[in-house]
Amino acid sequence: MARDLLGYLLVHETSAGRISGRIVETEAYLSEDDPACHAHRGETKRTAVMFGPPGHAYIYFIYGMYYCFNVVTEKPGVGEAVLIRALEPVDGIDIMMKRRSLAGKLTPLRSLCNGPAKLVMALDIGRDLNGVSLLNGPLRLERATKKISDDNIVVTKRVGISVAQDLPLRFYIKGSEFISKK
DNA sequence: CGGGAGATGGGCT
DNA sequence: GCCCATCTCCCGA
Repeated sequence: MARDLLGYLLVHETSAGRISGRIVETEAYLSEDDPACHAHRGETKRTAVMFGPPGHAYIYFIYGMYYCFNVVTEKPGVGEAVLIRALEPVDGIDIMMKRRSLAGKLTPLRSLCNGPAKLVMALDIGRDLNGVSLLNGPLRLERATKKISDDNIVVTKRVGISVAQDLPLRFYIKGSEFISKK
């Protein structure tokens, strides 16, 4: 699923207008043999959404001030999700600049959504959207291109974790300048 | 540009 | 108490 989500459009229809970006970087967090996954120690109040139906948003609070956005990928009872790490901005770029407090600054487009908390800020994704369906609501996934072929996907270790550091579970579109890091 | 310190609060041991 | 799927700012090159 982390591979399949590359190329999808993540869209948020807000009162300020449509904001969207093309998914260029993801990470998988697995239900088995993956101590870096929030679901690894079983279901809790925080991780309940991960154990719910697929196609829903799992949004968690991190480092005292940021949120990260995931797509739940497995059937109910299995805690698994894909972290969206970077987007290529498409619609509502002016809104994203305001949301990132970058309006009027000479910020390169590639730094607008090149990180999991940055894209959450840019798309105005709040804690209130934790658990919502991503199929038909104001926050949703849209198929924008044909599936990205494996030849055009780079696989690396995941970013910023202190356990299970060697698993090859980070994926990004080869050649994209919008990823969070090389 | 690249590296390092500091911010800041919920979750879990 | 300590950890944390991060970001911004500031420094030097």
